[in-house]
Amino acid sequence: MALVVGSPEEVKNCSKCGGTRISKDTIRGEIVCMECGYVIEDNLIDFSQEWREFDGDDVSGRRRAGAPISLARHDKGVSTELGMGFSDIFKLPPRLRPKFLRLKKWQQRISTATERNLKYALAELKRYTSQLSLSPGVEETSALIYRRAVAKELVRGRSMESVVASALYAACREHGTPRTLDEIAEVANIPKREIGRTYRFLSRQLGIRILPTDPVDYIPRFASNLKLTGKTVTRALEILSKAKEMELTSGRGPTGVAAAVLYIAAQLTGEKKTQREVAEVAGVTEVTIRNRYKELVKSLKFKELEEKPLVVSAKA
DNA sequence: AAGACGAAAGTGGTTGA
DNA sequence: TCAACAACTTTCGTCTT
Repeated sequence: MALVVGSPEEVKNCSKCGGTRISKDTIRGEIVCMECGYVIEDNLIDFSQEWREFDGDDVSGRRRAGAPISLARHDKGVSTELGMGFSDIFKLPPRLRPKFLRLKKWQQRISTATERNLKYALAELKRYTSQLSLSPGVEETSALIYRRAVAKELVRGRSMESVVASALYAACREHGTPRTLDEIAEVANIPKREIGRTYRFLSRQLGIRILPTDPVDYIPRFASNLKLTGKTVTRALEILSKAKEMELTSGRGPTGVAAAVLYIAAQLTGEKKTQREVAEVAGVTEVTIRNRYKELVKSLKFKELEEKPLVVSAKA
């Protein structure tokens, strides 16, 4: 029950006990009765200003209204249309009519050409990001990349969707919250290889840095999908950093490494997961996990064996 | 019976001539 | 443009729990 309350004075009595000692908890957004503890309202929205007014200049300078500007909107959230319908233009002096009709026509031409595309592209982007539960920041970055691609006419010869998907893929990596090509291909309904190809093309043309993805970035998400505890995650990160020191991660697929490390960590903390389960969330096969697993255990054994009982199912 | 293991053959992508 | 190559996958039979 989201509630909008402008001022706390609106609530004067507890609706449960009728008490008058009412407290507003601005951190948690609740109004609470101090006598019986009843939460009268929650989910409050703070409408107060975060600045103070001292004179007229301050007021006009600081007050603002309207939605924030966003790259993820085709018109950045700010647009004006000349003479909606016909009525407005015909209210003008007849002398000006032809001029405004001409302007309106041009506005529509420009709109149909690029903006309609952009509008559609950004709607697709919105769908992808929400389906993958990605942050608005990632959406913004994707939108920026897509706009740059359009500006450089890189979309020509490629499907718009694949460019959007690639922009998203790049943005995710930039934000350190990578999604696999498989995941993006899934929601965009485009073959994975096409997204990969477009992504490489884009990153070359736009000069986007192409650092290989770090397995670390996948760990928290995979772990949460597997319902693993923080303890296991910590353990996994330790193992991973050791693996990195020993050059066991270079040239290997980052998802496979992340999967194997999680698998091992889960064994060590007793939160057993099957290879099948881990493989599932990481989007790799059990065979790959086994291969990484073998390499890791082989090289880390002596190092880790002295602190904790490492080698897991090798007790046979 | 389910999970783990590993061999062998196949796939898509990169690299270097 | 083509061949060689590494990483990864698919498939399948065997072993372990």
